[in-house]
Amino acid sequence: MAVQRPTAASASSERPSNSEPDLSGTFMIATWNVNSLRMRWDRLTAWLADKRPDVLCLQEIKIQDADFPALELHGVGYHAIAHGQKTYNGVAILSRIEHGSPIDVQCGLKDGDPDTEARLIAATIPGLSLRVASVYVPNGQVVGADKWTYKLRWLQRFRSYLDRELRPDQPIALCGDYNIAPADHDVHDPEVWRDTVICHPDARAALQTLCEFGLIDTLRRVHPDGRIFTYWDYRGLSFPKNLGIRIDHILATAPLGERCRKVEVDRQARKGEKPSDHAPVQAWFSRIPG
DNA sequence: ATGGTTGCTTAGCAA
Repeated sequence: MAVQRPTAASASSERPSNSEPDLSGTFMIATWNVNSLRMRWDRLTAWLADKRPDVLCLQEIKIQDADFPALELHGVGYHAIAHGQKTYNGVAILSRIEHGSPIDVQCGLKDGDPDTEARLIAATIPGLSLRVASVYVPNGQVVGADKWTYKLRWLQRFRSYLDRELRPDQPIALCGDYNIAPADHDVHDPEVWRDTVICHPDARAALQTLCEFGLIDTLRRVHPDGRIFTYWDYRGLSFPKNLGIRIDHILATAPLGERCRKVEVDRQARKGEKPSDHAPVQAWFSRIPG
């Protein structure tokens, strides 16, 4: 019996688009909604050791600042800053120690409205000449609810924040859980998700307005036609059935986005015991001179 | 069949 061996033709049909890009001289930014830092601590540290991201943005850390394990993260090679609260929400930015201590740290939207929910932290990473934000956009629960109104309002406020605090001609990465699937091919079944808080035209328009600041959806740029997901509900075997949606995004201004070489979702991190319901998104960029 | 899972907090909410 002849053993079927992969040929050059069959190998290329597995990967039709192109060969692996050369990632030498790049740095990697990742974003991961961990759904509780405490519950995900062992997974997180294993992932950091394995992937060694230069920057990692976390969401839903669900931990107060006083309890945030900055020392422990420093022990595994990362500076870490957090904007947290008890029980809900909470965001953080980790950066490799070699890139220097994050500076110009900003928490919240800084627009005078009461900032009762910890959903935004931003900082500059000196060694990468880069500003980074970790973002957790409100889910909105159900269209028409108070939380839905709050989601749309929060997105408006975030756009104002960009206009006020950032410049599209500077290299910036806005990473996080946006709770919005930009297009129908970002959900497993558009009919199931139609007019939900994830896909509603008003939510998509708000994301579009954000991007009109001058932002590139890095994954969609690298994978124009993919059905690539970042979140699968814990219920109903959604992950093994791949009933997912793409709501976690690495958005980049042009000076950064044009340097993007590769983007992928680490589905491995969604497997096994006690995963987050989100998988990490990773993006590689050519180093920025200076 | 009007469910289902997880986390935080302990009965109900949020996702």
